[in-house]
Amino acid sequence: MTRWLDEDEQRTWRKFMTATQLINEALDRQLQRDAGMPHTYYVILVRLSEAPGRTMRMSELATRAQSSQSRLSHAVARLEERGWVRRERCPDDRRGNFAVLTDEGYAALAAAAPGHVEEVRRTLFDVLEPQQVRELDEICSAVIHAADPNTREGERETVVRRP
Amino acid sequence: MTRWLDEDEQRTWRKFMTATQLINEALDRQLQRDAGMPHTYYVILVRLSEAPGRTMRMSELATRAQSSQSRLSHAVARLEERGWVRRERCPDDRRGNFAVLTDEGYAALAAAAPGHVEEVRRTLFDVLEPQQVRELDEICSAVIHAADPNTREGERETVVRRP
DNA sequence: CCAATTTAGTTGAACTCTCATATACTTAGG
DNA sequence: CCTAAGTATATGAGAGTTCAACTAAATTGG
Repeated sequence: MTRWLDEDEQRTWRKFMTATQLINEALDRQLQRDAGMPHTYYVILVRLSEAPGRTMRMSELATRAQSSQSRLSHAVARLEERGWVRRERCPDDRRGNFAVLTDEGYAALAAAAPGHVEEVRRTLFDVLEPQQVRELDEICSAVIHAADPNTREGERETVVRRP
Repeated sequence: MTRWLDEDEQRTWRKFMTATQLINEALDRQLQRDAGMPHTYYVILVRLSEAPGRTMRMSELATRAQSSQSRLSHAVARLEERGWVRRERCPDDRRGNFAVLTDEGYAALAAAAPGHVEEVRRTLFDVLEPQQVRELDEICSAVIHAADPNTREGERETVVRRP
């Protein structure tokens, strides 16, 4: 038997989809307009910038940037064309590749970050009470844990960070 | 001065992105696998199914399905190819078009709905306490209101409904 | 009543994402 | 060892999205 949503759940669900979509679209528009990249690329650059030597294995970068390996591979190809990332062959495991954030890539990230953080604040944190932010945190933890119980907290995350 | 995120905000933000992305990916995978359509198409069909005569102006459908006009136009073109939607010229306003949900489209929606609702429950409602669902509702209201203060509640919403 | 503007909708190109497949290397088993 | 299975990544095709035109019709303001 299908467990249909009741009226209240229905409303909440629709609002949830609306709200998350509004935020995502705002982020993508802002980054595309001001930094010429989609949000997914921004996340890749952030993750790389946090890695020791600004270098990471493709597969680990995919995990950390919440990307499929295929998506990451295509994305890195584009980022390479712009000179923001470079691939390096991995000596230990000759199947492997490192992605390396170039200085230009770092500069692009540094230039993009303030506008992006501002958008994150405008769309989310500025509109919530501190208590609501804590509640949202809990809610997201529950969702993540249910969807992917094996993932350690902090491993699958998306990012804004001061470069 | 950039208002950077502090540690806690950072963590919450990353979790939020992770959680919403996990849900969206789960929904898209489920619908693609079991019903051969992306979630955006599902939403279009739901909105149409709720309209009087299963008919709506393209621009209103775009608003209600949270779609750009261009995206909707492309999507309806695809849905037409499958015979799920049909366009009708609008007599009052000869610029306008109606989108009409066909019986086949309705059947496809009815077939897809149970699996979709189940996925919505699995990924969201089943993992939250009733209190958290209420909190989430409030949070989403705040986000929507801030992003788009002109929109009446209930107008920009996304959907699961018993067909 | 007509020119200027706005509104409704479509279209094509460029881009990203997904999915399936291919390639090359590594590890395990016998 | 040597083959079978598994891992790391790349690639190409197909599909959806965005953005910037573009068409056509309606509205507005002299």
